[in-house]
Amino acid sequence: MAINLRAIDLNLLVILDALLQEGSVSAAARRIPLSQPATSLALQRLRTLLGDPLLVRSGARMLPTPQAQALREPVARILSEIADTLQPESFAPATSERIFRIHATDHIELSLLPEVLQRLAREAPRARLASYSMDGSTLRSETVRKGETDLVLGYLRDPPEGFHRKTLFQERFVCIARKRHPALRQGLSLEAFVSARHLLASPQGGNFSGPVDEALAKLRRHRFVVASVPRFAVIPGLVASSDLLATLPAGIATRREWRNQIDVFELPLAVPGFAVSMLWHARQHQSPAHLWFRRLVAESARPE
DNA sequence: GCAATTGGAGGGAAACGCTT
DNA sequence: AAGCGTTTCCCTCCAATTGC
Repeated sequence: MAINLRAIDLNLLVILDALLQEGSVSAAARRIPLSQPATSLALQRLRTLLGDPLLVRSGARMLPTPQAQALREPVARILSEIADTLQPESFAPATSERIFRIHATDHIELSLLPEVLQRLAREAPRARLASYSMDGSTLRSETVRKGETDLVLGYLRDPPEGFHRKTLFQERFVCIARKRHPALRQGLSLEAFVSARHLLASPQGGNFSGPVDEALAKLRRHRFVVASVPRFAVIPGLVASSDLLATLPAGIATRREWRNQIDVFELPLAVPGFAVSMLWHARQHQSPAHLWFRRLVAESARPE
């Protein structure tokens, strides 16, 4: 049975939020501010409304029920979204508790998130980031289509109707191999490349063919892809402990933490790079919080 | 010390009745 | 049936009190 929204007023939600955050009727009352009895009464109304005691007495303390714990995050989120919606002309990063939601490939997470998180900590220390995985079905997912996701980040060929896109940076491919790879003493020739066994990253999963194979086909050559994994991040480790080669975005391949375990080679054939871009729902286009976040992500993509 | 309950006050919304 | 003023009712509040 659907809950009757007419029975809820926003004040009740504000009190619910305070109760869930504080875990105490008196503390919640001080926070709102409201008298303690009024807060207690509101708690009673919430209890009948939600059919759950929410906070139960345990000696001197009040303990949250599982449902209360489950409600804490979403209620806080809804209220901050309402505040953002009703006060569209203002976004105060310094105090905002907004949660920014993104979908990103792990390639993007590795190359962009460190900088994004640093800037977030500096400019909006109370704001938070939720990163969700990204695959072939992400753009069709309900949260993205409704504009509940803030940004989709990755290699995005054709933005759907009703979305905006901005290119963040260009990425190119390089080849990686373990240190002192026996077949690569003379460097990486095309012959060495096609006779090696390869690993391939395919965010959709299950693909054994990618841009490298298309480029090879034009030269009437072919390589053997022995394994396909959905995440870029695991590839350097797999390559470091085998004779496999892998072709990766340079942003991942040249990361410092792999420098001692893998060598990076320019590809012995021309493989077109790709543009990493961000995508957002038209509904978010003018939102101050969203504008602010887009600027932060864009600046993170090309740090000065 | 803190939560819950009680009783009374104030304010706002809904309902009512009158007029046009 | 629309507009307006009045009345009624209900909700929420607080202070005081009780209960754990």
